[in-house]
Amino acid sequence: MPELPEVEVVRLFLEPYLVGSTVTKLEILTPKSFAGDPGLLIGQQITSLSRIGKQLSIHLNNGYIALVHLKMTGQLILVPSKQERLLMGHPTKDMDTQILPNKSTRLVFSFDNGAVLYFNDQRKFGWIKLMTAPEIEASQSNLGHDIFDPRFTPDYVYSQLQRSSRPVKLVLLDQHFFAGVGNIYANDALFLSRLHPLTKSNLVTISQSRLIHQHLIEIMRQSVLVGGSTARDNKYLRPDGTPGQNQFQFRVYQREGEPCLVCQAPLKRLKLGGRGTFYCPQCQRL
DNA sequence: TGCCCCCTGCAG
DNA sequence: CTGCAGGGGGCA
Repeated sequence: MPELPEVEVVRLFLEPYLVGSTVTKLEILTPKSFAGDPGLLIGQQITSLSRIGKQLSIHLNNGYIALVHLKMTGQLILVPSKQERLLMGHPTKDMDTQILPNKSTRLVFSFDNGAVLYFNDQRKFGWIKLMTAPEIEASQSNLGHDIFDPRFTPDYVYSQLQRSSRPVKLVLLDQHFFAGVGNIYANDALFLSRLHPLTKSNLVTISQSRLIHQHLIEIMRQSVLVGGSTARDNKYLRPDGTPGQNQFQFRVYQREGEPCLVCQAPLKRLKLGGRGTFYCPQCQRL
């Protein structure tokens, strides 16, 4: 999925529905999608939702936290009670056409307010793990700063990029350096910063670091505003089952052969770290 | 620092 | 049929 903006959209959407409600039931349809003792979940009230990078934390009253990682194809779809839908102005017509659970449904959470939360994941890479706060802290201690974290500054970008001589795109994607950047936003941020994806990370200058910083924040903020990116396969959906709208803003991602928005040159694609990498051969030079 | 793997399904 | 997919952990 889901990169930082998509997970943030999910968090913002779920927050008002889930905070204050109590988990009454958990159905585990695919065991590998869930880790921990479900007994620690049942009867617990949700106190808050937080996010670091692409990981969503659902905090429970008893101190435990359900840590969610959607990986490539994970979805959290919420079907609120009818009453709640009216209250929140939820688009009921879209919801009624959803057939849930479906083939990809791995976990089903029920709540005392009548809401049902579906964890769908076609490829079974994603998971939800029940953990304690110290366990989460330990597991997230090696993450870089989140792009929306105030500590994510131009200086931080520069100092992190200095630490590696690998291609800058690989470093942007490495969660140990920056938390939340995935393939879509790495490609587009490099394009906007006019940096070739293969540029050695430690050769990126201070002023180029500032551009990367600015553009990452900007395109991610903009994406959140329009509900995130639902690319070709429609694997990412908002929790109400509707697609996001950011895919119409892609600058280079998945646009191989199409004209550069700046210079009209046909965009190119190469493979880096096994991932598709899109760039303008004119605007982004080595 | 690369490569393989975890899975499923779709486009070419 | 092969290749590809928004992620990332483990291994040499």
